[in-house]
Amino acid sequence: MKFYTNKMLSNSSKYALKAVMYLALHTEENNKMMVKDISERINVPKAYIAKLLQELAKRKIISSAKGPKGGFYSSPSNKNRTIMEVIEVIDGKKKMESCVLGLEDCNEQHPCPIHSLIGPLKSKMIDLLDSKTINDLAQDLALNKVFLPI
Amino acid sequence: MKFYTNKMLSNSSKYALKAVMYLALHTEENNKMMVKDISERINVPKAYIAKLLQELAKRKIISSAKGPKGGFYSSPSNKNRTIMEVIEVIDGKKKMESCVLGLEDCNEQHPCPIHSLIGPLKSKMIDLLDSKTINDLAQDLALNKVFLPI
DNA sequence: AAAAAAACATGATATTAATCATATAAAGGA
DNA sequence: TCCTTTATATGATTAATATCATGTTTTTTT
Repeated sequence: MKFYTNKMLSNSSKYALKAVMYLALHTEENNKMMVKDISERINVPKAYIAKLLQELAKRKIISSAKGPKGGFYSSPSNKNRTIMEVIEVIDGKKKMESCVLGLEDCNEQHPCPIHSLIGPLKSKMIDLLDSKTINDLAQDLALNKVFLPI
Repeated sequence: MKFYTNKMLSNSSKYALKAVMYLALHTEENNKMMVKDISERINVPKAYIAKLLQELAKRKIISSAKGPKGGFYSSPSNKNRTIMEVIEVIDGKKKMESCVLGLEDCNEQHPCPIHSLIGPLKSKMIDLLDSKTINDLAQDLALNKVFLPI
């Protein structure tokens, strides 16, 4: 058995986050980018990222325009969506919320051992992802505080 | 799309942890338990948990004995293994360690936005899982500080 | 209008993880 | 020693996720 990737997020939501970040940094309403180019820049297969971009656009995490000169872009209001919203659009809600052991009857008042151990940290993670907007991270990137090593 | 379980751990390692905890609480060398009974108690399909128990026994996370009066049990030295070791036996190493976005070139010195955001909390989680032994959690269970709502 | 360029919608295939099944080997009791 | 009991080894099947492919619709340009 060999696993080398962290599974807190699905591949799909990882790709989605990369694309969303990339668009937030490099596009705007009069500077759109086509699937083909996005795919190359963020290094994700075209057909795969296309599907995700469509879903993200439908849910207003990014914007899109059809036809010549069309493409995807990130509007100011798009950038106000949170990181958790990006994840939820792709992976669905509750994914990160349930008990780490998947136990139905585990909760704060009646916690399983693992819950008691890492529950508080998990809550903090969720709070962070809930409070940070795409724009927040884009700013960090613009200031070279972090990088997008695609 | 619908996902209701937290995927930080695979189903397999969740089941393994349940079994390990159960055995730590309810068995010892002269009080073994058969697959069939373990399966019923922790509510995991027999054939599935059997395979996991075999792997755990091979890697000395639990103990086993064949033949009549045989079964699985948890010895004192088994109980000194850490929670992370249980996870690693089943899910493989590094699973929890890599970048949340799965980016090759992301690290402490050159972090991606998400890494920078939740990396410290993830490190704390890993430290906890590394430092807690099966015995530690079994004690918490014995003292009714936590529960095993199987 | 008509043609071309793009996203949109839908579904097919491939890969991986989860689940199940069974034949083999070891241990203990008659 | 032989039969029963139990874990062990191995592999088959099913389900979920990831990946790819293609026809349809909308928009712009000529």
